[in-house]
Amino acid sequence: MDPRHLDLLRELADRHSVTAVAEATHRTPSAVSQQLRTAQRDLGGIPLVEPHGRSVRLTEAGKLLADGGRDLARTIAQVQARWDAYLGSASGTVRLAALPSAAAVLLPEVLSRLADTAVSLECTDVDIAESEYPGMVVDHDIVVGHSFTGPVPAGAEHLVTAALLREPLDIAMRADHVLATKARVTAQDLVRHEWYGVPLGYPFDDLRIAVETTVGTPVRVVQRLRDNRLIEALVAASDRVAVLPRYSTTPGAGITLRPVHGMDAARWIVAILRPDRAERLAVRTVLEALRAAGREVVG
Amino acid sequence: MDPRHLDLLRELADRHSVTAVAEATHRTPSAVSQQLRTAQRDLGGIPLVEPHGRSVRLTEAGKLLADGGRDLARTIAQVQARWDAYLGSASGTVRLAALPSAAAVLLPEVLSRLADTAVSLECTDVDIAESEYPGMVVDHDIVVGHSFTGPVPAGAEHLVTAALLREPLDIAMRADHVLATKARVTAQDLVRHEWYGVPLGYPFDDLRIAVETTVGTPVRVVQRLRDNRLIEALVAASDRVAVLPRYSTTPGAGITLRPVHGMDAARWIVAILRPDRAERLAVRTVLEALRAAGREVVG
DNA sequence: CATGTCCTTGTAGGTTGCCTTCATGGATGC
DNA sequence: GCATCCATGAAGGCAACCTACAAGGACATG
Repeated sequence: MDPRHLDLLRELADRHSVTAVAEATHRTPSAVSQQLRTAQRDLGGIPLVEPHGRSVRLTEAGKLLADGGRDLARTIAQVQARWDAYLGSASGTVRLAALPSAAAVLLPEVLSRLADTAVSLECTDVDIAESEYPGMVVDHDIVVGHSFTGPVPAGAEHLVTAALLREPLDIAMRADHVLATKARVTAQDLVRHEWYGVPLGYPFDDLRIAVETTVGTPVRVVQRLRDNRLIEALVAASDRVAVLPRYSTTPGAGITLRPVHGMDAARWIVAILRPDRAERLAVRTVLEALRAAGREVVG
Repeated sequence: MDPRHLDLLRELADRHSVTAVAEATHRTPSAVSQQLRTAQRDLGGIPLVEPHGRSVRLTEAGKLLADGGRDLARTIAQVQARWDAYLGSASGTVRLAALPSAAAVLLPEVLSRLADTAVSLECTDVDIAESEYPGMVVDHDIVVGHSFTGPVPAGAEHLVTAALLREPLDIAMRADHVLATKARVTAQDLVRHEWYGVPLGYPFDDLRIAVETTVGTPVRVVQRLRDNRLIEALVAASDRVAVLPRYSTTPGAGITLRPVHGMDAARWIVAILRPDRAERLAVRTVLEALRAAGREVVG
């Protein structure tokens, strides 16, 4: 029961291919393949992987040992955490992947909070679908994304999750827009104006659908775009409105945000982590900074 | 945080010397010393061991990591246990160290129960003081000893313990001894006869002291011997009495046992195990056989 | 106080295990 | 059917680990 073998199977369970494991561990596929063979031999010759298409997949036996590899990774991470605590300071590099709009809100505060620690943050911005976030934890210590269903995104059941921020979705308009005089706009107001929307199926679009359902009339979506900064610029230069998240939208750039009366649309900015990675003191430090930054934004 | 380094420190915490670790792991002391050095380097140069007499001992930092090594060993043992369960059968060798008198009572039943399993039992008989039993778990999976203070022997606080049997201490006498006609003997009866005792300080001697305290008269101890078989033989060939454990004493060899009225002296036959070793399916199988054998003896 | 023993540690050198390179073969998609 | 992707195998290099040997410090014993 060699820890290295368990770790190899854990990686293979996460990455689904010998080549991917090889890249992640800075080895050649051949080396990984050989290690797999010796692992199989040492463990009594029970097949641990089986061909699947042109790749491989774990057998039941392999999955069982991969689970053991997860336990092992977690235990080692706990020891590491106690060791870091003993040394008195969190240290090391934390790899963070974050949704750009969430990062824009949280990261400045996070970085200033980490400035006087030995933790170095290696940040990547990723713009992918909600369902893909759990897959990102394989290569990053913390993944910050958004969830429209609740504080725990889909597919993160076996992961550690932390809700950082609940960000309401508002209606953005030009600062001198006719609706800007009201504290909150109604669904009725909104069907009278043209919209900049997002592609069909994007979560922001749910608010448009809710407005249409309430009024019974479709709204006029003149463009379907993805980038919020672009939408801001267009909104600022027209009479059209758009759905934009409250805290991520640049204030004072000719844009005004107004909540929709009677609607409680919001997105959750959440962090998700692998259980073993969540044990590391440096990771917990960054996570705490993210939480604090979230509180700062709301308060 | 290399598992090998943690394991090394765990061994060192258990065995207290580089040489002992080297013997246990089939290496030379030089190899162990070098591994220690690289472990120290990899972990940031914090001293993990310090000279102590002509040996070494762990620093606080070293102890912390050794504890981590224990956690690690336990996690790996849990994985091994699940693996064994998946394969459907406990297998492997279990190293058992047992007090001879306890082994004589339990082992026949244990071996017959294990006969149709793939578990092989490697048994050693050891005759040492109660306080030394916990030290034996370093080299054996299960240590069976006795405890006179209760079902958990001293020094076994961080170990897994299992009470197998509570064995009353009786008075042994020739089968046609004058006291053999009574169902139980009294302290008064006993001071009238000569005794074969055990060396001063041995636990069996507590019963003699209790008898003397009750009556107020010292008993006449004519010999102080250790081996129960020898005492049996002498008792069978004389009018003298001796303290012997109830189940460990050969029945029908011209010897009769009688309890002492009003006294509840007994020894506990207990098994003690290291937490990580206790996870192994084969070990648990043997432990269960020991428990069953204990119940068999009482029932 | 000298001597012997026990333990650790360092150096030099050998061996083993792991990895890379290169080549082969199967599965998939165009 | 061809190109591509992926896994696997054989051969060889290299580094890590270990053994052998020697030296030095601590303790017990005469």
